[in-house]
Amino acid sequence: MGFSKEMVIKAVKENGQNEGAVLDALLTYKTFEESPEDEQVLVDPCHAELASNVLDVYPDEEICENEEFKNLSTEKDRTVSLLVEMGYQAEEALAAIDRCSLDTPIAELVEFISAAQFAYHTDAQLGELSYDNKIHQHQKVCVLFLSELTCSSDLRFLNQLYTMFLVGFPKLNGPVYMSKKKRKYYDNEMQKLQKQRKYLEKQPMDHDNEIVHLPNPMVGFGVPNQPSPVLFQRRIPDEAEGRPYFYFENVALAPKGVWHTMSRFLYYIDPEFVDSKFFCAAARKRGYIHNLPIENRSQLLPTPPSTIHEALPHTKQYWPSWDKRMQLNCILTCIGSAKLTDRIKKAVEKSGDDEPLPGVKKYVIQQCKKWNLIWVGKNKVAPLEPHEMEMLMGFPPNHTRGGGISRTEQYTVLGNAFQVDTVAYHLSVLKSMFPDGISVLSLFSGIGGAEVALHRLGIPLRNVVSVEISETCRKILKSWWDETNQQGKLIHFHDIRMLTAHELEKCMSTFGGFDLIIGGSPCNNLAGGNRSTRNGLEGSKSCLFFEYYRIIELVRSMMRHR
DNA sequence: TACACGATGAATACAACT
DNA sequence: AGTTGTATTCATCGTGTA
Repeated sequence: MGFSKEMVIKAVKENGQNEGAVLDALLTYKTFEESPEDEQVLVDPCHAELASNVLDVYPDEEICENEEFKNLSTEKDRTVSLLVEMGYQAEEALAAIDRCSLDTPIAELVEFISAAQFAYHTDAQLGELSYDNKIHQHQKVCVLFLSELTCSSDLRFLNQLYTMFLVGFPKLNGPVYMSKKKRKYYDNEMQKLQKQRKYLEKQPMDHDNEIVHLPNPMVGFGVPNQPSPVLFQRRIPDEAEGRPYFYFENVALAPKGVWHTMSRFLYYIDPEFVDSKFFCAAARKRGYIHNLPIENRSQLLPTPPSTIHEALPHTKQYWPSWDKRMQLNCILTCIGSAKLTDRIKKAVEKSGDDEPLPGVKKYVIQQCKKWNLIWVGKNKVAPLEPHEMEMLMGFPPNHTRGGGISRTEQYTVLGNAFQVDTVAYHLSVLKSMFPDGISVLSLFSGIGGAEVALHRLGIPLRNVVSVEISETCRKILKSWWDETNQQGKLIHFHDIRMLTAHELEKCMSTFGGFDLIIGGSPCNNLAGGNRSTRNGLEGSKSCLFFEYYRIIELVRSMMRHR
């Protein structure tokens, strides 16, 4: 069929014996190979790989010693001329430097320009739309590209592109970078990709390979006091092995295909699905993708109460015998209203001291389960209090209190948090590995579930770089940090989308790299409770998963070559 | 202005059944 | 193997009120 031997070998290596995937990969290579020579630097699948290799040897420093550049007046001029030398226009180079700052490594500037060019092009294709709408369309296009390509170097390049869309390239407001020749080339590329997409959409999908099955019971690789599950071989590819360890979390009951995609991005590691009802008195079905060892885990002590009665003893005296609940449902971000509890009270009181009619009982139980209501008085139900949620989730008392936080916001941040005991069980294996403490990169930190878990395990927190967009959450974590008298350093970043490789490099050079990357990406567009925008990884919040992926890939590749 | 409330179902898994 | 019924779910939005 005209493919070169090297290509076929590469494709088989990356896709195994799956003929369809191999063919797809070959077609993709072919697409790129046919690019005109002088444009290759822009969309060549090897380009991203090249860039990351270059990054490893710090080319800008190396080249700085070259005589040719010493005569140039400023560092900026030097960088610009270097980029021009590489085939970029001076305007592009200047815009990139202005946007990224001058001391950004050359490889990152190159990636920025490449992504900006492609982004600009797709932007032109979308025509007249509102800014927000455009950004969202770009994200969609990117997700589609990303989910079609399986070659890892393609993924790296497109990931950079994706970042560009997220960051909002049109704000550049720069000149039109593309020459007519380039524009034509991009049009051509776009058409090919769209054709490929349509072709793939028509193909009958091999759904069996795409479905990630949830274990029943949901005990992951094992939980305390439960029979061990039958374990299939747990395979962690070499490139995902070892330090820095990573730990990713999200809702287990995401739309179909989402976990398969997330697993594909995170080195094809099988997710570990665990229900926190095996750790505390409330359910919480979550999936975790991590490369931690799973032997010799240990529980957090003291073990928390496992039933409603033990966890909330004051409810015992009011709990009717016909409410058979032993554990609570998942703690969400919204609570039942006062009027609802009122209606329930009236309905139950109608029957006096007798048991309510079956119809009433059914209604009450249904509402109690739906809204996680507990019995706090005679015939009286109420939603959980924030401090009760904190306790159930494994946080210290009043963790989310103070700092001018509203009650509603307390519920929101608690509903988004880790169940500390569950996460700590998985992280417990780190204790013997890092007896002197660990350096943590905490993404989407929220109220600091990861930090609390590590602290309660007795693992000293040497350095914590926390990325969290909500100011209230950052305040909560900071005040916990101060209250628990932490000796290490806590550094906050605001927006993960703005976190550059350069900033990470700076952190890592002072900390000696990271030991653990931990976090759960936003689930807003994955969660079952979302009626309006449950649109999967394309959603405006949940698409930040790809940022999580970007950071992991970045940190790990930087640390591999330190 | 900030906060609390109430209306807004569908997607998914699974047990039980034909 | 297909069908039916049951249970659960890290939510968003506009609106009224203090």
